[in-house]
Amino acid sequence: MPIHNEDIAAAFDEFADLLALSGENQFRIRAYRHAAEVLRSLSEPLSRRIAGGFDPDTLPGVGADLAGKIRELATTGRCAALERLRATVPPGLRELLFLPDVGPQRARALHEALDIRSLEDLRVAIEQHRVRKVPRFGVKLENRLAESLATLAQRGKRFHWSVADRYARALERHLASLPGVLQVAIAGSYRRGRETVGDLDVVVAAQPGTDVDSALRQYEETKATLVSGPTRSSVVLRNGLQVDLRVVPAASFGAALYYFTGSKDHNIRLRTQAAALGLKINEYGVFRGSECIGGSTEGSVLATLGLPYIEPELREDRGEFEAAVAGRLPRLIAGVDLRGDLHAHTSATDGTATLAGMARAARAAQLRYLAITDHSRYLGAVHGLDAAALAAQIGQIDAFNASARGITLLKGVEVDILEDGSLALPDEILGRLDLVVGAVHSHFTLSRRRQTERLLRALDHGYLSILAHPSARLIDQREPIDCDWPTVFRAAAERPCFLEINAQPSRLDLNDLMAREAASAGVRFCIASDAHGVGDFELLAGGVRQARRAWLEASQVINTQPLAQLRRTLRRTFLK
DNA sequence: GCCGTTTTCGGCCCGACTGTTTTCAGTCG
Repeated sequence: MPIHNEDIAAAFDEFADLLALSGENQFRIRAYRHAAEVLRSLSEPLSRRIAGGFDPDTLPGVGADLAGKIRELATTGRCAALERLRATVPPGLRELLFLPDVGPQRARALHEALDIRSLEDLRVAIEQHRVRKVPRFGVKLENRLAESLATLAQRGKRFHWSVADRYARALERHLASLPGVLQVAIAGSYRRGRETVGDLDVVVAAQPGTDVDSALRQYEETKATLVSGPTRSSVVLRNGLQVDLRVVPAASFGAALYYFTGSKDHNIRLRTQAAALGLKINEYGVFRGSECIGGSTEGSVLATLGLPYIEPELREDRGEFEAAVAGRLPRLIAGVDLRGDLHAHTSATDGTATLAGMARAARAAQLRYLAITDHSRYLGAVHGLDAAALAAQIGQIDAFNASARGITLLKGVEVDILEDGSLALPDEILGRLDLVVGAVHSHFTLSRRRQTERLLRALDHGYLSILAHPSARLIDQREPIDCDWPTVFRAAAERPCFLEINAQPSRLDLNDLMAREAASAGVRFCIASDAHGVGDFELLAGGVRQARRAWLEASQVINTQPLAQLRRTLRRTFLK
């Protein structure tokens, strides 16, 4: 049973919860939580790195003690200290922390006053109205807890970025139309471009006395109010998405936007660095004593620390401060850098539009070239193309290009990578194409060794140009395939093979961490829509967001190249 | 438990809202 980084991170989170329930020093608790976050940000399995001699003590936030626990967990899957700690806390007590309004202090109070040891105990105690009698509890809190218990299933749900986006834009328009509102921005993980969004963090600059709180609570999509105040409110929308609002004066907008964009770890680093310079940063500005020396814009906040602007997608405490100090922040790719799209389907397979229709839509989306990459026959779920049907499509594309204006179609295919790593179409037909996009659509659960061999063989094929949605994960639906990614990345980097960042909202594959690791191995990428209809080219923006989170620059993405250069880039190792 | 351009010891980001209280602890972001 392999030990994943997530397993170790989860053990540290449990450590933190149990220490909190034991009344431990909060900074000791934070050390465990911080280390858990650091472990989650690693893409390569620690257990293997440790087997290769890597010392976890060199990870940020990991000292001798936690390094020892990491080693123990990575090699044995267990941690003696954690097991000892478990024995001192009732096993069900931790689940109380999953409830809103219940932290370690209240969980302990409930345990000590009423001997509550689980959510079920709590439910019974609430029914008997015993909770309201616990010191510093009361009727209102008891009612809130009853409500939370009833809706516990809702908690922790995250939304695809694209779903959150629809609600974000509508809410932004609603608030911006309010008299007295000067600026509105959606911050948080939405602004950092995370693939899923837990809630919408809204920052509003308004003239004094503007009642933004009421405007939010009376918004047509608002279902319930959680918190209400003149500068801070929280509501839940009808679809379950929580909205947290912050209202500040115009002079504080940049500081508030910075604060609410996060991430939390990034902000803690920022404020710690400010403190070292004798400055204090909060959501109202940067202060030296009582004097405000920055805060109207995000740039003014960073400038007080002598730092250049840090793009929101980088603010995860993954080295962006060190890069900023060293003047090595990347010039992140932008949507306008994309000149074409290298993965799209038509009604010849599972798309909804004709070849000409897709071309028109791509041109309208300002693309200069579009690769038509319908499925090969192997994929059972759709009517894939066999060699003859693909040959017919090649003829259609040649005819289209002969008469088209403003866009060039590239001849391609999305060919299945079979279980053994061979491709599902013969070389004769693949050799007539401008590019071959290979993808895994089956046998997702092969062992790491066999899955790795499969991808390496596909990369070695000679005609394969692009490995599409490499991990094959579907967000919240299907785990990524198990594979020795560093080896695959090295192989791709050594060949004229490129890895896709697939922009479909449920894929976004490669993800940010994997793409960043691949880039450091020398891999180059394409950002592709995998369009199945004429409206899908706008999805490319999501692929660009993911690429930005991976610190990618335009030069690392081949479909930023003009067509002639792209054709040279795609030249194969095997001549046609 | 971690960490060092004040520090190997003594710090560790900062503020709003709620409920239970009559001044503040707890939670959350």
